[in-house]
Amino acid sequence: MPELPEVQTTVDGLNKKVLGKQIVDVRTTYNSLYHRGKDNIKDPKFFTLFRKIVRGQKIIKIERRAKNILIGLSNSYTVIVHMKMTGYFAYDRPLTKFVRLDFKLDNNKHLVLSDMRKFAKVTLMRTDELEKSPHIKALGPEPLDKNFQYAEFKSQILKRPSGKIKQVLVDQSLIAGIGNIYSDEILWSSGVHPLSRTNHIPKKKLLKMFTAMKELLKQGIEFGGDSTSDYRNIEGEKGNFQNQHKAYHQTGRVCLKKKCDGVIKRLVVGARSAHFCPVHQELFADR
DNA sequence: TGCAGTGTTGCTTC
DNA sequence: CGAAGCAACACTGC
Repeated sequence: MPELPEVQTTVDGLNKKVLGKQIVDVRTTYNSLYHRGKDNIKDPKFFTLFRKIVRGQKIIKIERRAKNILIGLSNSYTVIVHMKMTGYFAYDRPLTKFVRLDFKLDNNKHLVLSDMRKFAKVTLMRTDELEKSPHIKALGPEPLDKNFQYAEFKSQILKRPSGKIKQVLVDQSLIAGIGNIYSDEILWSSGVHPLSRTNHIPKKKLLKMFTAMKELLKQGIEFGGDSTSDYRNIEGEKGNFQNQHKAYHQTGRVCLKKKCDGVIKRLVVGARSAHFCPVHQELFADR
């Protein structure tokens, strides 16, 4: 699942390989996946327009916002790609049956989007209207931003005072870029039970969560992302963060925390699974 | 073999 | 307003 570190790894790779290249042509095998930027409607005819606008343009900027990849074009349009569950970009790699979108570049190489489950979303916006885009404007602050410090973390978290911390951490409107994997790891590392209510979590623990969040997201990037599922970097290689998991997908394993003899359990919280150690991850809530 | 599990986001409903 | 449930989708694993 591409979360912040996986998307960042992709963006770093794209900046190395395709920045400055011209898009000579674009093809797709998606049927009706393209969404108009503004009204967010599935529109099979959108690809015709997409191709017309994208063809012949130079890639002048590539950046990340939350889990979105923003590809800035020389004609002041920006392609917004959300890879969702199973999407990843591949540059100059053999075609597979899951390639849904194919950019041919002026060096005769191809940049493609592989997306097994077809959840990925591709949108086009005028670059000067990006911030107004519904995909972008509802997003919370970037957790790795230097200006994002503890006070803001705390105030964002406490916007959901009775919320379960597991769900609050993955809420993109509060903090952008954290998903199921990194939220499980943040809670394991800081010793907080996923069902804890945010307003019951003591300051000391909140501070630990803040530090763990910064550290684990940076680690994710250092390890080249997480390839528990389909994620690959643009050269087709797996990341390594999946080998660092202490909680995520570790159900039944003995807890790796020193002197802790807990066994990792799995719980469904807000329609997704939370993995945690019932011994050292403290529950802060009423009752 | 068949069907539950996998999870991100946005839409609908309450 | 927020919380919860579901759809979108296709493959894996039991």
